[in-house]
Amino acid sequence: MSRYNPREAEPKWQAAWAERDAFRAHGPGADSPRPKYYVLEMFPYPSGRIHVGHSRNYTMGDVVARYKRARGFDVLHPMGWDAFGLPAENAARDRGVHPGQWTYDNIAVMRDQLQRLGLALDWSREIATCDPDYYKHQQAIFLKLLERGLAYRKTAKVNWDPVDQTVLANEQVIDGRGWRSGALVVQRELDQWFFRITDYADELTDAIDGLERWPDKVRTMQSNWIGRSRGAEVRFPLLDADLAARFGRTIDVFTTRPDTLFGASFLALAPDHPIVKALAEDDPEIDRFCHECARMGTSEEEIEKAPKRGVDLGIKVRHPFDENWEIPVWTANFVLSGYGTGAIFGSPAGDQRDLDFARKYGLPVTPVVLPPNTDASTHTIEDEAYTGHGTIYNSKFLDGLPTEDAIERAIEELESRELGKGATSYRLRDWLVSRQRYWGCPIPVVHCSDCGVVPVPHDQLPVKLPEDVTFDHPSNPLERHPTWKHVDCPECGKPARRETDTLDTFVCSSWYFLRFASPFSADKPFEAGDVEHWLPVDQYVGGIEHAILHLLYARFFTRALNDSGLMNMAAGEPFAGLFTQGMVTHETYKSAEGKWLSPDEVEYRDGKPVEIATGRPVTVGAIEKMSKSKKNVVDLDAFIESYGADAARWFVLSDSPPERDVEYTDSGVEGVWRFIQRLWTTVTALPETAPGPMTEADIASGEALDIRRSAHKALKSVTESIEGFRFNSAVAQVHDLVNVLRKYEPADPVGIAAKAEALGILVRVIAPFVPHLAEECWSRLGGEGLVIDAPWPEADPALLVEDTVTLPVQVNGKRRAQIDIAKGMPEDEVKSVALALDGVVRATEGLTVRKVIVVPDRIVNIVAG
RNA sequence: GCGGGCGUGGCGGAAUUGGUAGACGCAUCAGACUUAAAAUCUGCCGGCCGCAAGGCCGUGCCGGUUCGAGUCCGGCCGCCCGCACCA
Repeated sequence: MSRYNPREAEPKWQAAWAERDAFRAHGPGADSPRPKYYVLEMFPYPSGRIHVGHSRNYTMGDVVARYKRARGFDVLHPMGWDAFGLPAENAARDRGVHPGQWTYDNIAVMRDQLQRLGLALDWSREIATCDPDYYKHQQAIFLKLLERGLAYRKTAKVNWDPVDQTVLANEQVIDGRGWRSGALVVQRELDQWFFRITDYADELTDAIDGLERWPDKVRTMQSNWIGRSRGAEVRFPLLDADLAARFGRTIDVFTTRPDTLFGASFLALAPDHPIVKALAEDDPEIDRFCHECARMGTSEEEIEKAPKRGVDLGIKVRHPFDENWEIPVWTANFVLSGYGTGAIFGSPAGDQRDLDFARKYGLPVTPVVLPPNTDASTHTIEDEAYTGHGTIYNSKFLDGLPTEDAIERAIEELESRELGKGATSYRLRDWLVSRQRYWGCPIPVVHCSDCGVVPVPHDQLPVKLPEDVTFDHPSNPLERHPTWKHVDCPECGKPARRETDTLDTFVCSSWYFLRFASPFSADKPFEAGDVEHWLPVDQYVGGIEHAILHLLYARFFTRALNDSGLMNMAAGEPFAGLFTQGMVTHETYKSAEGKWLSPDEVEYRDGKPVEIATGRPVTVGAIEKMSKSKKNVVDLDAFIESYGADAARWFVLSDSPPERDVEYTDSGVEGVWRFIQRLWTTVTALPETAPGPMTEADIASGEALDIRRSAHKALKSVTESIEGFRFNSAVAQVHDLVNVLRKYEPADPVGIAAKAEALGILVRVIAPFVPHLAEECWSRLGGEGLVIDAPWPEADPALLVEDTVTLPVQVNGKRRAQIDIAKGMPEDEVKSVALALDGVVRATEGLTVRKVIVVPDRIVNIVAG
């Protein structure tokens, strides 16, 4: 019996698909009227080689692409390279190879690997973001945003990564450390470029509700990240006329609880608030305090442990609702300059931090919110603030109002006195996009001492990166380049300085999905008609690690480009459906010397892991996601060489639900190999003279009918599983069908025809998962053309319904018997049959039957007591 | 602290509107074929009692709703993820 040989079959079918240009997307203006479907996996960073872990993401997208194609859609399934980034510069430094060379070499290797995986990609649309043909459009987009005021330059306190020698966006700082280097980030005042993402904070929040095909988790994370909170801005008039003259008439404060204004006992300003800074110049105590705060770390732990501290600034403000009420102003270490106005009013009874602070410094504590079902005469605040809602008291005109109403009433009063207004505050900051790195998209402006910031004229784009750069120093090679930055001002012609910052690589990935829809446009980033046709992406597949950064930036970009007139994308949202897939994990190994070992350096001898090269024992570590740093990767080429691409595809989809991690094990892979061979044997067991698989078998009864039923039922459930992104269930259902078919050995023509039909269904159903094996089987079965061109089969409804059904019979909720009945048997009849069953008689002995519940064709429950 | 998710055999997991808990796969064990091994095939496989028929228990814990709960409700416990002195 012949075995299925993927090494022969896979290249053969890949060549057949390529020859037909089978996966080219057609798009607007095509003759075919097929509806569009855009499926996209987050494009890879070309870091070296693809391992089995990476392949899961692409395989999931490919299943969707091939399935939708079989369903008659015009599918756009492109691939490209997120090719700018710091690792290329590190490689340049460590190995003396140019970042561009390193990147393009990696791309060549990885493209080849993806092609061997048999992905149904339209390679004619391939893009690399480091290609001047890509980044020139990005520069044009930048200039458009600059023109619209959505890109701007300002001096700001920014996150500086001392290892990577560059600034980072807030989103790229995790627990006070740089997301790539892991170095503690320091704050620096620098002149930097920003995108005005905060202009869209409201829209980006509101639209989250409409993202119905996104995971709830991601939606929540985005919403929390933007962090919209509604409340009021309150202006506290400064009492000292001198101070008012210096700092403005009022100190402004943001609060979500203006209803608690009558509980105010102090104001607290951030240590780097302008007023505090000014006062610190004359007051050594304030100055010392500010310096201490600046030194304090930003890590979670330090913040948690740091006690509330502050210094009385010695100035006073007036309460907005009471001419005679003076409130002291402090500076405090728990007030953040970056949020709201950098100042708060302390309402100790309703906020734990304010309470801790007030208790420490002996400031008054007046409860103003009465919790529900509490007596005003006995309610007191000791060491625990009441932060909930309730009824307002001790608050003059707000007394008796529920807190929600009091918030509105207080805002009205503030507005009528012109001492405040309703306001919204956000956690989100503007996106810092400039990086002091070489391998990125140059920001296309020139700094002229006379004309200021001057955009590079369109006909001079792209501003190309210079080739002759060195990486012998950690600072920006563009800055150090002897000539590159020296240019004449495009406006006045005088000597000027080219901008040496490049754009954050997340800018490249904020619009690549638009370029995929229109990759052939030479003069424009994209043709509006193309993106309006293809977008939104119907199904986006990627890792959860991009839940905030990339997805938020892309949502912002789509809106900014819409508003800039470059397109008019009705949906507004770039990604209609999002799926965040789990990782492939693997055991980790460490040698006797404590070095990480890759799985192919380790083997088990007598059940004990040893290092093959030395024979010494190996320590097995945690099961973690495959990553280069831990070396627990299985190279895709090596895997394909041994088991084939289909085995890799089938494996990464088996067992675990797609959104969860799946563990790579050798035995699991062996299981996949067995399955592939069994499937092949099942197909080849059918006589070659059997009628083609498209033949409708004319069968009404017996085993042959059961076979047809099994096939049509499996077809229905696999289809539903694919639609619902439950690939592991689809795999199990296919296993089931194969188990049924391989045991069925028909002798007569009717049975053979039924099996042929069932196999024909099976092969078309597995085609999105294991496309090469499916082609080989299709060909063996005598199917017409290629299986990729065969339409998705339709389940025959008549074969999905059984004429008999097995009914479990319960007594008091416990299963005691079962009966086979004709479907749709009248309830009375079911009842009497059920009551006569042996098991039921035994279980009801000595009891009175009180009630019989019959759920038609599902279950019988007899209540007895 | 706030927000989101999860908890089912030795393991990964299935059970989508409440209706036979454990599909499918992996591992282990037993058997067939073989001189032997590999490969392949067959079978058992949640726990306890029983020769068997069968019975009892069982989806993190406690309680509730229901004829019936892995699924719904309330309260705990544990784990994972995100955010965090955010006013």
